[in-house]
Amino acid sequence: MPELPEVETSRRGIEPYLLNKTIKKIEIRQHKLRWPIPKNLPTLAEGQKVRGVYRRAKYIYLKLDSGNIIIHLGMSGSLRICTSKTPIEKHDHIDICVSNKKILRDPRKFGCVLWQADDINNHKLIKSLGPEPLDDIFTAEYLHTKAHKRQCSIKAFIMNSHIVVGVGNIYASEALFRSGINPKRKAGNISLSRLVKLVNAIKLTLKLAINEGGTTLRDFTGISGQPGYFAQKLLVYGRNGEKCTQCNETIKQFTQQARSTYYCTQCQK
DNA sequence: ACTTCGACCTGTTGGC
DNA sequence: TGCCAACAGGTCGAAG
Repeated sequence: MPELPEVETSRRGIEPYLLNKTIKKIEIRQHKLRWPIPKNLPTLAEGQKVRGVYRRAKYIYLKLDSGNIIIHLGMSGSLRICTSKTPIEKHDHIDICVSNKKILRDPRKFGCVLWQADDINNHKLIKSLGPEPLDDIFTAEYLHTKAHKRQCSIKAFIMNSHIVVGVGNIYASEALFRSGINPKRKAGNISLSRLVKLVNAIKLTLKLAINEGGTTLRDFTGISGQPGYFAQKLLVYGRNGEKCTQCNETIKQFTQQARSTYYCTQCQK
């Protein structure tokens, strides 16, 4: 489900409820997510103050004095703020309780909740990640160097978290459309000037989506259950058979790396 | 070193 | 209306 804008929307949503608050209790109903939630997480975290609510790639982490709680929402996860009266539903796997409760809900269990005792960047899942797309170090020159002689498609390339993080299936199609690049084109076969357009398109698309509270296709919601409004502004994703907003050509869909890609054959070369 | 692909799990959708 | 296959926002890790 969530790509970077949806994760950032979730982070911004929970931050005011958790920052500088003491974790009173952690209640785990379902340990079996993508990786098991550590059995001793309550012992490690209860009684500590939340010093920061951060995001790295699609991971949210809560910085405590003795370590970090790392949360990934997987494909279908969401976080919400609840009170003690909020009914617990089927896929509400873990509560992190301060004065209110924060609940991780994750129907498909592709997400995870983990503990990292020291610097978050030492964590196995995080240390090999590429740069943040909205960071200044993510440039066309960087992409150009990384793409040298790469045979994979440009879409697979920008979705590879070792190259750049946070670009998922929706925003990959959107950014490639905005930069006029055919998703099938080989990554190593794109000029620097076109990569300049691509990098700008990735940054712009993600920023616009964050401003809209993310994209709700079927079930993404912010912490209060509200949808994101960027779905209304998608230019190609999910629009196969419809007209291109720029040239009136019909938007096409095809499968790439077992994921749906949407593009305009006229605008993207 | 790079690329592809299966696996994880549940809910929803669309075609017959 | 009902059933069942196909598909869904992620990404690791094995295999080629």
